[in-house]
Amino acid sequence: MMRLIAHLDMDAFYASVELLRYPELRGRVVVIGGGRRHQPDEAIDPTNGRVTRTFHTLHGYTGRGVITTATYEARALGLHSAQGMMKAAVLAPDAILLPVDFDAYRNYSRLFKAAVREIAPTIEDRGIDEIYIDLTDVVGPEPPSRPPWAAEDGANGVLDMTPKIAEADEPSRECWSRARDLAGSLKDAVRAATGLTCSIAVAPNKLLAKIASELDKPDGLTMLRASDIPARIWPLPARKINGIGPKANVKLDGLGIRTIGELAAADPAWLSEHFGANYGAWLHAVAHGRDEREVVTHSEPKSISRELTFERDLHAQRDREELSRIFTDLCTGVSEDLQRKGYAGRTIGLKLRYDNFSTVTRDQTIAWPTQDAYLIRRTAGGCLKRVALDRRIRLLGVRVGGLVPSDSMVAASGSEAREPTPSLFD
DNA sequence: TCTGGGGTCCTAGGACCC
DNA sequence: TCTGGGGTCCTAGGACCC
Repeated sequence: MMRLIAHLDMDAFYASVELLRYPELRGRVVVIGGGRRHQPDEAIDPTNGRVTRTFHTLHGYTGRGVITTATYEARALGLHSAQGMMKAAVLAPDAILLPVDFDAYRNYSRLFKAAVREIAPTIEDRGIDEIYIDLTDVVGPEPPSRPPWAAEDGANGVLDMTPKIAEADEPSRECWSRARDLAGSLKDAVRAATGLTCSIAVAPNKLLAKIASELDKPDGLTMLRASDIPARIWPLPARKINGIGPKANVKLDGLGIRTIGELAAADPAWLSEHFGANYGAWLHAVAHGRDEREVVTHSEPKSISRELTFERDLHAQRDREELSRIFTDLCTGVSEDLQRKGYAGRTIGLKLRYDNFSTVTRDQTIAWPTQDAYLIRRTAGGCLKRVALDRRIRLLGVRVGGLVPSDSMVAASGSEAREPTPSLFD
């Protein structure tokens, strides 16, 4: 069944929201990230009553923050998301640094999604700044189709009976043109609702739409047919495929495969030998642009977690009190998140990252789902007793999985006596 | 100059049950 | 009293995504 799937991606989302707030920064090198300490200083000029803002720059930044989003001007200097800000400060010390304001971004996220939903209701959330949209039903049915072989009889009147599979698989010119107009309307609606630009691609499936939405960024509109795959998709690096990450990319590179086209040409059996049957078959399929995944309009969370990277690595004994306080705060935070969102879970997990960046996890499943901070703390505390504490620690995390809606929960807690908070890290 | 925080999914072994 | 074979749950780690 032929589908028309769009991928919509907001352009440099967090940074663009900040530029709405601070229009004077438009055109400047700006990065978003780090802690809360980089709020611009505001002063009122007594002579004219105007607000002057002084922004922090990356110059002299110390800490473990990473860039969440960089403006396009910043990207041109080599700054990018997930980059450590210490490193970014070396590349661009004069870059303006703004703190992350998730509440504001969530707000704009709701606005753009609502605007899209007005036009095309079948949307799949892929985080705060992107969505998939199934346009198939919005674009409407194909015009009454002629049998593909009856399209053009030869001048001599001989009927060509060769089935034209490839063409029959493609949308008609009418549908394609309606889909393009629709994508344009979606961009207009998003801009009207938020003042922000986005990039959209329309393609036969999610995989191709996702790749294609990057082709014309920012403020792009890309239409991609299956027949465009060899010319427009195959020359791209394999890493552009959603699901080929850094590790798989290095491995592919070592095997001499750099582009999606080279991946498409690889023998599927050979791919399976190197990557396992599942991933190998998947690599082969996606390189040929095949993807049957539906646009999923509703999903339930599987886990809720909180974690914190410390400003400095902490020692299990010497920093026991601080660790214990952070640990309790994380458990309290997870508990509050569970209650606010209406979930409880049975599997309590602990995550610990050592100073050498190696990470361990421990989890324990309890008899009944909980959202209780104390029970989470006690269970995660038990997990902590099962990990080595002979190295400094840089990150601590707490997770609750196996979620069920809390209104479906049998009330089980409350009768338990509250012991004093167990002593940990000793 | 070491690398955030929130998630999902997959793999693989062992327990346990039928 | 030589060990089959599913199915499901639990646990740990890791890749990947936004």
